[in-house]
Amino acid sequence: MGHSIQEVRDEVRSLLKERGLRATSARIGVLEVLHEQQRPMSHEAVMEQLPDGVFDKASVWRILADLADNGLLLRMDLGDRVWRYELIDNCRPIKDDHPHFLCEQCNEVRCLPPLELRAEDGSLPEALLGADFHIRVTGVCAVCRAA
Amino acid sequence: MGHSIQEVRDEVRSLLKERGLRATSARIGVLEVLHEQQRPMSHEAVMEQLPDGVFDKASVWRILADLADNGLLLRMDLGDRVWRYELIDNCRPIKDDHPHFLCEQCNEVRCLPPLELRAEDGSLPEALLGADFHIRVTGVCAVCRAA
DNA sequence: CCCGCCGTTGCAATGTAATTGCAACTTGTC
DNA sequence: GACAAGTTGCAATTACATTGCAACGGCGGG
Repeated sequence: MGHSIQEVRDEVRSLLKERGLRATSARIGVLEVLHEQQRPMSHEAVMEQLPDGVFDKASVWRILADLADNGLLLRMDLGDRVWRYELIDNCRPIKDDHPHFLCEQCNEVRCLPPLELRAEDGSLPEALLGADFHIRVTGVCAVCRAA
Repeated sequence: MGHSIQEVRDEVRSLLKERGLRATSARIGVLEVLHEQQRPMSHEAVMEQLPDGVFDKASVWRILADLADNGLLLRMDLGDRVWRYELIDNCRPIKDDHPHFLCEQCNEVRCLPPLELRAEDGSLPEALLGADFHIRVTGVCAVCRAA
């Protein structure tokens, strides 16, 4: 946002160092893209933002998976069988683990504020009592519905 | 449930006929399995319940997709990138389109009652206003969490 | 500043779930 | 019972992703 490229680069380097991961150009590139775009991105979307022909497809997949395993990224399947990755940093409106809404028509992902689930009688469904769960929402967004 | 095999077979035949689909042995087999098990099933799970080596893998995939396209089955991706299919019939506790809970540890799917989403202030999030959406829940069920 | 260890990468092969083309075969109908 | 059209079985293909392995390059020590 108000950050210079150099500031972002340094921030990203220290994030990697914290977890004992090497600051390679590929990892820095991926993290810069995710920082810039501020949204959950698919592998394909990340590749499109990276300079052409510089980084290997498989390596970027490995990078995304590794960074997610190390807690730098959230990895999610929003229901269209494509992994999406979201950077956890301090520059976004919703900081915590939060639900997402995927429009099946335009494929846009929108972040949702923390949400609660209630059955019609206001209670939590039995199957979820004592469970550790998170919510995903899919459908058709208002814009696509109007069109 | 209280239905004889013959009753189920006839019910399933008429369901197919209603939509102008032929009552082939493969389709009847698949529908019988789904009727019997009363839960969303993956292609793999359906195959396991069918007699060995009788039906082709690809055909069963086509059957499941076709039946879903014709409104006999619901098709869903619960977040583990595997299609699951659920028979819409009158023999189940929750009849309408309803959300599901997938435990990522034991892979059990549980049907949930109709649910509402609320933000902390009790409202519906902005991104969902005017949208047509449905909810999916994933996580770790109480049983797996205790273990 | 250069060296070397070992974490990472690039490439190609492999995997998994699903889809598709096409000839052969059933099903429902006349 | 025969015929037309819907279905199936098989094999090839796709899309997304993962993995094996040799080569490469960060980064801490000297």
